[in-house]
Amino acid sequence: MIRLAVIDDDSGFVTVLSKRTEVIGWQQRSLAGAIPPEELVAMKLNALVVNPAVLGDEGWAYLERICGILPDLGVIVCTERSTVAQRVRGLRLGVDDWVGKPCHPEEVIARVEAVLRRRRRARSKLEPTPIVAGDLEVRGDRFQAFVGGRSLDLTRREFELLQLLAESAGQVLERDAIYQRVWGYAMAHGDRSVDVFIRKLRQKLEKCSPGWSYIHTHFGVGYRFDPEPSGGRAEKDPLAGLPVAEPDRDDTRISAA
Amino acid sequence: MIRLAVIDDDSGFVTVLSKRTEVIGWQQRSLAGAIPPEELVAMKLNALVVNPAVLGDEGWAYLERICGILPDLGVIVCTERSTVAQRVRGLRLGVDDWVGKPCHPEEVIARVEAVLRRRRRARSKLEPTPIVAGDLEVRGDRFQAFVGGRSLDLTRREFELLQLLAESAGQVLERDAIYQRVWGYAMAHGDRSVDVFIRKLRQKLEKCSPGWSYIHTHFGVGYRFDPEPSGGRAEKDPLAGLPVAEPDRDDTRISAA
DNA sequence: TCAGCTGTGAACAACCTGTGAAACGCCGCG
DNA sequence: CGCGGCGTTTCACAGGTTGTTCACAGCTGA
Repeated sequence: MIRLAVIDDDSGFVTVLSKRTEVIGWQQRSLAGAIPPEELVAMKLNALVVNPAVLGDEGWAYLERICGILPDLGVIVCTERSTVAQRVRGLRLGVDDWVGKPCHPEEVIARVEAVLRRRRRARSKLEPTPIVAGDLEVRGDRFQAFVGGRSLDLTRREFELLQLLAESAGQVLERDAIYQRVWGYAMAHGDRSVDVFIRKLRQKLEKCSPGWSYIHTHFGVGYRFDPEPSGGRAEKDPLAGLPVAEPDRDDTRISAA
Repeated sequence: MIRLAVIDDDSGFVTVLSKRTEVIGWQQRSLAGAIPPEELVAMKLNALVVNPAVLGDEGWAYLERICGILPDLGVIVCTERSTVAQRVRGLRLGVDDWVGKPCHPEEVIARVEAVLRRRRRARSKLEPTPIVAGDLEVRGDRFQAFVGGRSLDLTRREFELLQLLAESAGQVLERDAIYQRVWGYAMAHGDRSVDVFIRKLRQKLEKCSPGWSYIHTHFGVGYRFDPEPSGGRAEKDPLAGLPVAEPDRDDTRISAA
């Protein structure tokens, strides 16, 4: 299933397109104009069809920002008239495809698919769906994580949180960003949900895979996923002891199944 | 550098395109018609621009086979007339983009780039270029600085301060400016917070990377980040001597053992 | 030499996180 | 319709970490 947003004021085009996308089971959202990038993030879109004419003068800057913030979002421009220079500029900015109007909805759909297919290929090469880290196996296809074949019995939110962390293994994620991407909207000040779910995850992880510590707290910042064999002792040893020749990039091992 | 092949009998288009690609440093190969897929594989192409008109009746089957064998190859169709149905079919088959002729070579190039962008962006996303200075490595994705792989164990504020300094290495930053950018609001008169954090940073830097002096005081002005091998004793502030017209950043490479 | 600036150490308040438990909303079931 | 089970959110508290402030000593430059 594909989540698509359309920014255009051409109501005929939008409705015809949405009829078609509905038939093939896509989720489509229609927007009147530019909306804050954070909201776009929250919508968890796969692709965006946009008519730059409705974006106003700042259209290009806006699109550039979007493409920068959401490198995984497929962006298809669909507009009336355009010059070669405009098209070239747009494509260089980060737009994935450019269709001229009038255009057939079916072609737009095919182009969206082509753009997303390309992206999936690129991603699937880097992240073959099951992520393996430490004793853990996070399987997006089952909405579950496993240790030695046994399910951790995660709820939906727990799983999404773990998946997000595991995908960005090694880097510190701030609470706001986590909340934004898992819950889908901005975190209210003082919300402790993330912390609570981190605890639940840690409990289940500890229960099914003792001997490993997966989620590390970064005080005042957020959390970092990094499987470490917490071999019982000598865990918090910043520098007193040994050089701990951390092999540079500690690669969360990703195994192609 | 991009390796591109063009299958078209429109010699004018091909030569104009090849002139342009040559300028920007791409390797272009022109083919008269369909060639065995194995040969295409051997050419290690990044992208293929093809006019299906020269492929004959088996054109679609050929393209489908190509797309199947070489999922990493970007395929751009460039043809005279086409119907919506043809374009949709082509895009569904695995073609990445479709341009109508006549078309400007610059647009073709921009579209090839757009098609190939995903892969390399996904790759570059994994290496968000940490700042390297002296023995030090400042990694924004971890909110930490490292020396030889060992963390300095910086707090959030310490890290943000160090990051700011390291980003603007070489130039003197005034306290007001530092406070403004790290704390986010104007510094109250007489606030010593910056000084205190500079001290904390110097302590941790000295502990983890002796032999280097990173942060220099400019009396009455502010601080300047500039890694210098403080060769043991003689460090009576060499700035009396010369403005240190350092050519660039001499990045002592950090190699994790 | 002096006034002003900076380094230093320590004390304190503010803030952050871990944790347990209660409250809430949503379903399916009797 | 009420009832329990489940998952999520909120709350309050404890303990630890961090940020801020202060006083004093040392240093700088005129």
